[in-house]
Order: sequence, then C-alpha cells, then structure tokens
Amino acid sequence: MNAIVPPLSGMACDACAIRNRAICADLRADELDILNRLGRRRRLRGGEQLLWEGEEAVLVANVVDGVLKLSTQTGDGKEQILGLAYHSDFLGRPFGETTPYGVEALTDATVCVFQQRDFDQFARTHPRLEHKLLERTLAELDRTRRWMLLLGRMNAEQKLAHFLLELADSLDQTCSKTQDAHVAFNLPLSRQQIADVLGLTIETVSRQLTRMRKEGLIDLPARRKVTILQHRALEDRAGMAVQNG
Amino acid sequence: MNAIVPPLSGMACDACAIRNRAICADLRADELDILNRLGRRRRLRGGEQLLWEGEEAVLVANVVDGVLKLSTQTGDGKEQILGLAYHSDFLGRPFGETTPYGVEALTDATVCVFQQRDFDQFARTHPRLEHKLLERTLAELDRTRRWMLLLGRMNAEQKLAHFLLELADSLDQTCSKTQDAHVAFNLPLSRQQIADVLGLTIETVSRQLTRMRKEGLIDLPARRKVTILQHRALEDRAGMAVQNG
DNA sequence: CGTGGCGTTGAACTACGTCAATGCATGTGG
DNA sequence: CCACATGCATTGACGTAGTTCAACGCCACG
Repeated sequence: MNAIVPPLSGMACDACAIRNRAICADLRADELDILNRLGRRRRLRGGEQLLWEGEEAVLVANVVDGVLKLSTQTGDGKEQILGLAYHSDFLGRPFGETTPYGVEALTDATVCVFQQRDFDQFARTHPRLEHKLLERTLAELDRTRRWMLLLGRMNAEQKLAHFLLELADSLDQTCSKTQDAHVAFNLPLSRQQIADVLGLTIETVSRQLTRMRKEGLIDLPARRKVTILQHRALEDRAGMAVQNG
Repeated sequence: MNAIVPPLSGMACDACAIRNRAICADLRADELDILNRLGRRRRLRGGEQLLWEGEEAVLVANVVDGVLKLSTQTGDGKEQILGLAYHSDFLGRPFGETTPYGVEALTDATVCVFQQRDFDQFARTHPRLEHKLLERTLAELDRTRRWMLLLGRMNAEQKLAHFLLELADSLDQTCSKTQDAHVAFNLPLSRQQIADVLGLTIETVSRQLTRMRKEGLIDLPARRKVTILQHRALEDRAGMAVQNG
C-alpha cells in the first residue's frame, strides 16, 4: 500500500540509523512514510555549509551522522560557535522567518533535510512529532544554558576540560575505550574552531592542551587525535580547579 | 456553562494581562476554562525563590508581571544568571525530571503556576497549546544563543551596553519615554546581579556604568535607576566599540 | 547617631589576548 | 628522494582588560 514512491533517495526511514533517537521516533509507520517522502538524505563533506546565518529559513534537518557546528558572528567578524550537533540532533528553525545561526559540517556528515514549509505543515498536523520536537528543543535549551555557564564563568582550563569530556561523551559511539578507562578519539575541530567554541584564542587552546599533556591528563598522538588518560582528574579540572601555590 | 468553579484564585484567564501574549493565546474559551482550573496565581515578593536548581520539576509557570532571574551555580559557588524572565515568559521544565535552573523574583512579581504533571497532561492533549509552547521555546533558544555570543565574545563595555538596551526594551511597558528619546527605568537588579548576568565582577560593572555616565551616555539618578540619554551612541558601544586613541 | 548593606574608587595582580617567530607535517615539483 | 612551499600548531615575549583586595562613601533604618 505504501512505499512505492522511492523515499529519501533510496534510503527508507525504517532503516535509518537514528530511527529511534531522532524526532521521528514514536511515529507510526504510515506517518513515517509521509515524512519519508518529504525529506531527503544529503551527504556533506567536511567544511561544507548547510545553513547560513540570517538567510530565509527554508531548510530544517536531522543529523544522521557526523559532527556539525552552529555559529554566529559578531559585528567585527569574530566567530562564536553556539554549539555542536551530533547524530540525531535537529537543525534549523521551524516556524520562523530566518535561520538564526550558520551550520557547517566539521566532519563528513549525513543529514536528513526537509523543506521548512513542508516540515512545519507536517508537524502542525502530527502532534506526536511536534511533541518530540518540543522535548528535543527543551533539552537543547538546557544544554545551551549549561554552555552559558561555561562561557561566562569558567577559565580556560575548565573550558578545555569540559570540552574534551563532552566531546568524548558525544562521540562515544565512535571512540575506542581501552583498558584503564583511556578514551581515544579524533578531534572533529581545528584549534581555531575549538577556540571559537570556547570563546578563547587559538594560542590559549594550544597552551592549555600542551599543559594538560605535560601533566599527564591527556595525550595528543596527532594533531587531530586526543586520548584521555585520567578521566577523573580531568573532571576535577572541569569542575573547579584551584591552582594555588 | 463554564466558570462556576472559582478559577485562578478569583482571577479568570479572560481578564489576564497576558491573555494574548502567553502560551495560552489561541486557546478556545472552553480550553482556557480547563487551564483556568489547573493553574493558580501566585504573588512573589522581590527576592522570593520560585524554583530551585536541581529539584524535582513539580511546577511550571507563566510570568504575568515583574522580573525574575534564571540562574545556575558553578562548583565553587559563583553564580551565572542564565537569563531574565519578563511578562508572558514561560518558566520551568515541562516533560522533564528536574528543574535545570533556579528561579528567583527580582522585583515583586505575579506568576500563574501549574503542577507540572497537570500541565504536561493538558499540553499533550491540546496540540495548540503545545505548539505555542514549542514556538516560545524555540524563540527562547534563539535568545539564549544570542546571549552566548555576548558572554563569549564581548568586552565589558559591550556587555553593559547590550544589557541596558535589552532591559529598556523588555521593560518598555513600565518605563517612561521622555522627549529626545530619553528612556528612564528602574533597575530590577543589584550590581552584583548585573555582574552575574554578564559574567563580570561587581567592580567592573560599577566602573563601566560610571564611565558611561561621565561620557554622557546614561544617567544614574539613583542606585536602582537608569536613564538612557543617547540611545544611538549606546547601540554603537553595544555593536562594536573600537576605543582607539 | 550609629550600624549595616550596597556601591564606588584606587592600586596591584594575573589570566588571557596579541604579535611574532618557529616547528612540523603534508604535498608538489624537480 | 630531496627542496621548498603551504597551512596548521606550538612556543615565547609582552601588553592589557578585567579581577582581586582593600579602603571609603553613601544612604536607609533602627
């Protein structure tokens, strides 16, 4: 009865990696089928831009895999990254005029994109989807507010420690846990991008990382690789490191 | 047919000051009547706490009037104010376990509170309300992200300028516009609280304010009063002040 | 008229930013 | 395989915005 139309460029929602984690969780098969036809998969290369800050809001999307950054700019061109988006995160601004932030893929990524117009209409007529979206937005608001604390009240060391811990956590599908709770992962961001996330400069990021390395908290086997050696100690630094004499 | 049960401690939604601005806008009379019976008005004195960070999420609320602060704390007890809530803003965490931030009234305030459980259930069965809540949450997320830019990338002068302009804007019901676009209003926050909002110290706030006063941008007729004398100039400072020699 | 909160002001310190040199990979062309 | 160019990362030296510490002023309130 359904699914004769080729959905999502040949990739059905049923088989989607984030089927049960994204906002499309809880949808019935027939609803999913409709959504299936509205959206399409899109592969992004690292560095590719999906949404531009201030443009008309024409697209919304779900992250299937990869890491993307949400960012905005100050009057004088300094960038502030507003957050990172991982698998099953939602991107874009439904029910709004303009996209409030730019979205760029940091790694190669897959997203499931919708015309905002179509998506809005579908959402308005499918309360279960809208409810999912609401829950996700509320959670995102919580997450964003926790970042405010980081930006407003933490020093460079705490910021870096937090950043590494959160990244390790968000990536734990990808990263390999060796014995002794060592966690190794690939950094999806350059030093400059880390600086933009944390409201620091590239030099401060670099200095803090090498300091943590020298202190044995982490290892930096390559530019884009990090290993967390002392998870607990790193948590202490994130919490409130008092570096007295 | 409806409204025999005394609603909201004798105050019906129909007559509510924020009837058409809060999430209850767009509700039909009969829906509103149900909501009416679920909620109750509560008056708060300045300084009174409505929600505590980390507690079980039992209440949600709408701000009717007054100014409240949302805040969280670092491990070492420093406070970061996550935002201010004005009339028709929504407070609390529906569909969640714990309240992610503390809420305290800065001025005397009136709120319309609901048991989270009741509210959640009503929302889930009334898509129009849930849609309103979604729109509001999305807007709040946008607003929060703009604050991140402020916290992460602005200097003290810009932060203060932004703060005063936003406050003047949010309070424009209350504040008196004299000729020459002068805007006078009462500060709902102490210097310490302003510092907590902006991620600064009380001394820096004080110094910046007196500097702006000396430069003729604002006047400070009393501790808790501000007059904006040169609105445009203040906007320039907020945007990107290059203070060269 | 004292007492206790805020707020302001000053002086010294410091974490981070800025500027500039150097290091270290990866790629390209001889 | 080497020379060298290019782009990111590291490291150092120095400057400064904002913090910290401390004294003092102002005003409300008993």
